[in-house]
Amino acid sequence: MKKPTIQEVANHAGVGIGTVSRVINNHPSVRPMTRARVQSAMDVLGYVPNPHARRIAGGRSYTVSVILPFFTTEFYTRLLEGVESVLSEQRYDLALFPLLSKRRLERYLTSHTLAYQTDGLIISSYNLTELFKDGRLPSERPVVLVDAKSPLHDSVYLDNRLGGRLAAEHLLRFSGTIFCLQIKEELDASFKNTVFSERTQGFLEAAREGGRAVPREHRFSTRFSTEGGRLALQRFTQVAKPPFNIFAATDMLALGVLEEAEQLGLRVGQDIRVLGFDGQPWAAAKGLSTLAQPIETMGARAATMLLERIGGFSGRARLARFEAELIERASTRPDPKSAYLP
Amino acid sequence: MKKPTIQEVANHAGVGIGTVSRVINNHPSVRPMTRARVQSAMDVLGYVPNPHARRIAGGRSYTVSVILPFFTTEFYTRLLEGVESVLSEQRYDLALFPLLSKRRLERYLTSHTLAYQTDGLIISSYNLTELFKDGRLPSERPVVLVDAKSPLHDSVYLDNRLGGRLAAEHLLRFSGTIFCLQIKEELDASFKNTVFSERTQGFLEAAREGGRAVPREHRFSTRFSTEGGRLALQRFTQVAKPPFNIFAATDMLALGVLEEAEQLGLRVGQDIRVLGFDGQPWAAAKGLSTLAQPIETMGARAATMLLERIGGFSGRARLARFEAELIERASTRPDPKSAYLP
DNA sequence: CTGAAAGCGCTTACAG
DNA sequence: CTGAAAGCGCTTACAG
Repeated sequence: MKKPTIQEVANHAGVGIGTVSRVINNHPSVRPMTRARVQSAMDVLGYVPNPHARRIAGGRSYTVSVILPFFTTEFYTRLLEGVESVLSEQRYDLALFPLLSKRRLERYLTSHTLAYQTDGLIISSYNLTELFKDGRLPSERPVVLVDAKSPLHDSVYLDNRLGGRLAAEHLLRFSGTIFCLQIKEELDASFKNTVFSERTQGFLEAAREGGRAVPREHRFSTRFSTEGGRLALQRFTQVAKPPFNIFAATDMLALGVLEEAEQLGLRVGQDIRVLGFDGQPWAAAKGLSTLAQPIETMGARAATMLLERIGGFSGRARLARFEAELIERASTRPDPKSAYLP
Repeated sequence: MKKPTIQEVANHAGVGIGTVSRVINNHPSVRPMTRARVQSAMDVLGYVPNPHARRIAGGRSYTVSVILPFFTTEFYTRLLEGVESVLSEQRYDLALFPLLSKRRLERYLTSHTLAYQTDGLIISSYNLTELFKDGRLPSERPVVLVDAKSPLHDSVYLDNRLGGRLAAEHLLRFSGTIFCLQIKEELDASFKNTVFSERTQGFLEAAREGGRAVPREHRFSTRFSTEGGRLALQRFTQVAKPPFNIFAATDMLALGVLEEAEQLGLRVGQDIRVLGFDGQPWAAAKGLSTLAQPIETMGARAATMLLERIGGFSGRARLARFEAELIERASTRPDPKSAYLP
């Protein structure tokens, strides 16, 4: 009934507890035979190391905090997937802190229990410059930012502006009207996420440069939701005639456009072309073209950088920049019969 | 630089470490004077107990897991607020596990580190009967369900059907057409959340009984989003003339209705009446009438029940039922000049 | 490569 | 009411 301890494993394997510890932690200097004996003892007893004991003996928490908006997007799920993949490899745990307000963030950071519990932080989608006057976290622990940049902390981010430009480059090859579907800015600057506006800025910029500037009435702003995409397409059909070429700042909006297109009887790929952003897993099944972000990779990179800091690395702040990649699918397949500029 | 330990506090206060421990844990048998001395020593040194040491010495994690959907609603924020309020009082921590898939739930529950790390679970919005064949969690730890019921586990829930009936009772007093705005069911049954459909069922039921059955074309289903409410009102204006009396299964949808009403120039309270559900904090500022859930209280109750179980209580599964309360605001204020049935 | 031992910072009976 | 001591289950030098 009671959980077996390292001592029992040691007895069972006929070794000292130090050796068992080495096996658990993959220490190189253990003879293969000894390792095997210990391993089998652990299996037989169903031994699982007690993380709390490890934490006080080791003098650290072996835990990393991840602070992110409490916001439904697959972005965060995938990011965590990436983070966890490298963390678990290093026997590190992850403590999640979804945020809803700045007040709550401050509570997290000053909370003493928390201060004790984690060795470092990954902060996603928050701009520290806006959150704290000096752009520095009130904490001595190492920090890595994701989807945000800071001269003081390691940062992992996607070049969203470039992504937007790539989107324009792709859509501009089609004839018809160009539309831009963007995410409405939040009012609270502390929580303003600029990734979406960077995408649309890049897009609008490149469209203009390409001689197909997008007028105000061909833009639509909405909150993050599928229904926002539906509303947008309704509006677009009121101000122009097909073919429509729509860039959506995120796949979710693009999905709404596709849904509404079906509702309205518009033929995707001919009457209407839709290009999303994010490269969500479900986009493939929907035939949605999209600018894919390597989200899992970005998460893994963030975790790696943080672990390096925790391990003692103290070089200056590093910037890890990633690029979105265009994935062409049915929603923007060139129509052989229509004008297509290669 | 280094964090002070209980030993240093004891030295500073001129007492034994046992006494310091008693003070930290609010043990009654400490003389007030001693307690004060220890307290001031802790303050001076900036002492914060090391939770990991406590965990191995105490033989438990002093942590509770909360498993919930990774879904943006203030419901969960408020629920956690309630949970945390009682947890922190008992010096318990909270570990958050937002779920996106069943696979992930299983990983959580079988993960050995997790098994070690928490003393009990609060599971919100998941029906265990659907998740596990025998309706029982594959775990020996105590479990409390929120927004779900089970004959095997303590459950905390709101009577949503009753709430829907109260909504109908309120709206039926107005003349005009009755509409029902509901949340689309998810396809994956494991993650089906029935709270919204219970609300609309109660509503439709009571409307029918009141002689004002709501036909299909006066209902609208959408995903959870403000824009869904906008789409709905657009639809409603196509099939009927004001005054509209709209029940929205959740405040967020009601907000979209209000936004679109303004867009369309409909006068709230006269041309259109809107009644939400949830009682979100921002509803007051919007003048939105709503059926308020005592969410924080429900969270606190769940935490209390769980702590009782962790403390050894082993009576049979308990059911804590809550009721929604109608809050009348401008969005359904009776118009003195129009027909109002009291 | 491996074992015995010290130590991590607490809680908890056990005496007094 | 309070102190000294054992013990929680690990990690980590330190010898060998």
